[in-house]
Amino acid sequence: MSTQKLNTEARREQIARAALELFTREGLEGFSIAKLSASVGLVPSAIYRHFKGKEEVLVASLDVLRDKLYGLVEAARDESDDPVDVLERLLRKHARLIASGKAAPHILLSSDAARGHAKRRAKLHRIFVGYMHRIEGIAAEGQAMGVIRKDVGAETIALLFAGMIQPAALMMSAGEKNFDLKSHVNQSWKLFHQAIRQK
Amino acid sequence: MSTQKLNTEARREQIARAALELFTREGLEGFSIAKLSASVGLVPSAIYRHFKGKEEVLVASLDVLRDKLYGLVEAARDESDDPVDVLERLLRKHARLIASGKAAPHILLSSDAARGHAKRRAKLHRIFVGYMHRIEGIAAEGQAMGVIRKDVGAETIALLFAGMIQPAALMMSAGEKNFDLKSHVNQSWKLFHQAIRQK
DNA sequence: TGTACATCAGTGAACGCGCGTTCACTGATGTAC
DNA sequence: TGTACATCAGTGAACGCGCGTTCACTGATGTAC
Repeated sequence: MSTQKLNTEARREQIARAALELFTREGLEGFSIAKLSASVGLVPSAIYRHFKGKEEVLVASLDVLRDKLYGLVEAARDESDDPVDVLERLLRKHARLIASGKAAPHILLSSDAARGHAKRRAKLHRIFVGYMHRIEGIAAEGQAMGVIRKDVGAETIALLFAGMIQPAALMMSAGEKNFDLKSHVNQSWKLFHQAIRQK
Repeated sequence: MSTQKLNTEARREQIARAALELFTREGLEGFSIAKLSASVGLVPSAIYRHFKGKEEVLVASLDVLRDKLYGLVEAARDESDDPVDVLERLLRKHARLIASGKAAPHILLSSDAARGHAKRRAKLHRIFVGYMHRIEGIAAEGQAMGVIRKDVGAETIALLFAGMIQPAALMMSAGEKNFDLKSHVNQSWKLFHQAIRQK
């Protein structure tokens, strides 16, 4: 194997991204240093040049996930001033990310991400809560502006928003071949939109 | 360890139930023959008196899950003739089962259940689809009776129904101490109900 | 009812395997002169 | 610009460990007489 050398900063980044992809695809159970190193064209022991161990790789992959995830929210907010519109854009960005298979935010909501070492769990929890707060924030703005109903908590709206995506994400990852993600998103949004709008 | 002997039929049942509980609590990653056997007061090798191997235990635990899950639907249907009411009852039964921690149907929707041997995957898939079809069936009845709106597919309604529960189930299993499941269910149902009802 | 025997659930030692990790090494890359 | 050297990313053999699984055994349970 004639692998080109990279400085450790670039490798760390590359490995963390590959780790997220592997974790997304195979879950915690199927995640191994052997598979990870192979996916970046290295030998298993080479990983230890850049990380202390498996756990540190997993933690680093969460940073990548966080950036992608919060990046979606920021991008959606940049594109519109109407909170309802922002939510719709965020939903569609989510769907696109899931479809790409590179990093499915739904692993945040999946139970196998919630187990494991305390530090990683805590980090994951922070990311999840931070994400939920951002959605809550959008919802609360909508309520303040009078475009989203006020008789249901912003937290509930955020959870239901997450709930729109997660079963769909599972259908995709379960390899449901004839599942039409796009049409599911369209219909879910229609339902969700009418459920939350101020009448 | 002075373990009382049981006939293999009774043990199989006991082991399968314990397996589901263990799987629900620890996921596929944390599921081991050692932990399983300990939870029923046996030595690891004793499991092999009743099952060919780990895989067969997992498959058997899915039978238990299926029975519990479909049992909820039947119970809900028995209690009411109004489809909307049936859905609400089903949601609350779900929540209760999740809260019990004995068998969380949400593992069906969790990604680590979706990986593994082909036969188990296929079985899980059948259970999931069967469950979704049952919910779809209830929704379709409601549409036919004119109590649920007809301009959104019954399949979408079923997925959104699942989406009400799953993020909540994660909050519970992530050990979100001050998460109020009951109030989440109440608020989610209010939203969902108003979203689907025929106006 | 009591004894002799067959059955079979449970035991514990032993195995092979895959995995995460360590470590002495190699040899390419970049720097000092 | 060219040579000598230090650095450090990548290698491959070896390890210890936990896990799923096997197997010869033990001894309690239930049955035949």
